[in-house]
Amino acid sequence: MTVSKTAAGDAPKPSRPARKEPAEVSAENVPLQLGELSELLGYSLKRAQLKIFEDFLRCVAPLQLTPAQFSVLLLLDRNPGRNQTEIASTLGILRPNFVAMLDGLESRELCIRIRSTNDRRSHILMLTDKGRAVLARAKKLVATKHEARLNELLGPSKRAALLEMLGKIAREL
Amino acid sequence: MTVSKTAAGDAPKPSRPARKEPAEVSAENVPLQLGELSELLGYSLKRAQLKIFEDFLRCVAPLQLTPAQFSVLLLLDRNPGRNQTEIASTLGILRPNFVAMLDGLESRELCIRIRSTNDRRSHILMLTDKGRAVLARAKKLVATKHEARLNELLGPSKRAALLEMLGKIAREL
DNA sequence: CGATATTCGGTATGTTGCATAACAATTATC
DNA sequence: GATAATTGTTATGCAACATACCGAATATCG
Repeated sequence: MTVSKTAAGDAPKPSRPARKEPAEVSAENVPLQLGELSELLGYSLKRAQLKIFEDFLRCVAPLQLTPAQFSVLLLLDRNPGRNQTEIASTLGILRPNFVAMLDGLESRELCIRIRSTNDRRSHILMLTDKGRAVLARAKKLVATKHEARLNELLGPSKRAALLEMLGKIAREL
Repeated sequence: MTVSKTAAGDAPKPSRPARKEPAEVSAENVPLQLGELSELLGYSLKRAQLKIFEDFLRCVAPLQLTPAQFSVLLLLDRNPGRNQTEIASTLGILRPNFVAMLDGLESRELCIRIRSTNDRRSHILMLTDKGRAVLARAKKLVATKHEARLNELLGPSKRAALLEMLGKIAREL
């Protein structure tokens, strides 16, 4: 059987003149053939990435954090005393685009910019207490909801294998 | 050992007045710690996806095709006689955004819109001969350059496993 | 030392991808 | 035949991403 949606109420098609196409019965619900598309790594990669970001946003919604913001908080926590250029470049964010992002985080009092005394051009970035608290809660949500779901979907060993391959691609391609 | 980059030429730091920080020797080239970031699937996924799209664009540059355009051509080839809504929705493209995309492809004479006779609202999409030729050349470039590189990086079996996991995430998450 | 080049954060700006509302034409529904 | 739904389209807004440029501060080198 092909038709599964459109539910009950099937038109029984008792006696029809069939003006043009007899296959018109189920409204041509034939799904498209992906063809070579399902063999394209980039295609699956993009679609999977969108799904995962979507799920991330859902799981961490109570804290109003995007994946990018979460990654910044994580990096600030692990690397205190760094400036904007260092944080941005490690995340692949261009400095100009990082400004507005920091403005957002700083206006929510999750982090602060401190003018460095060694080099008065640069701003040292620091998590605030509130930032650390939000990060802790976010970590918990990500672990128990987001990553847990992926673990359940793939299994721990496959998930690890996936992570390793993605890292390899990101690093060595 | 932690430090592995920065290679040879280690400054032995013999006798330095060390005006401020003795660690200033190698210009503080200490790379940032990714921390939990490297365990975040979404993070690696995004970065890998960017790299792969980048490589795709490079490999198929002579034909001036983006991944999205390539996927449209592939889909049109496999599914002749479909309209814009069907093609767009299978690719996860919203109809309004699909218009400009088709304008681009049609202006390059890679495909054409044909007013359907059954339903004069919809446009049937068809590849032109030029479109089929470009698609054939693109397929070859993708196979011999892009996917070949990934095969060489991951190995065929791991590549297949990766593709399967990504598909599962895209479908079931 | 001082002139030049470089780096830092920041602004301005443009492009692209992605999402929603609305519309005319056409078709389906009742 | 009146109403609702669908198709392609336009307009529009937002977010991500990229480049050029600026002033301030620092580094480099003659």
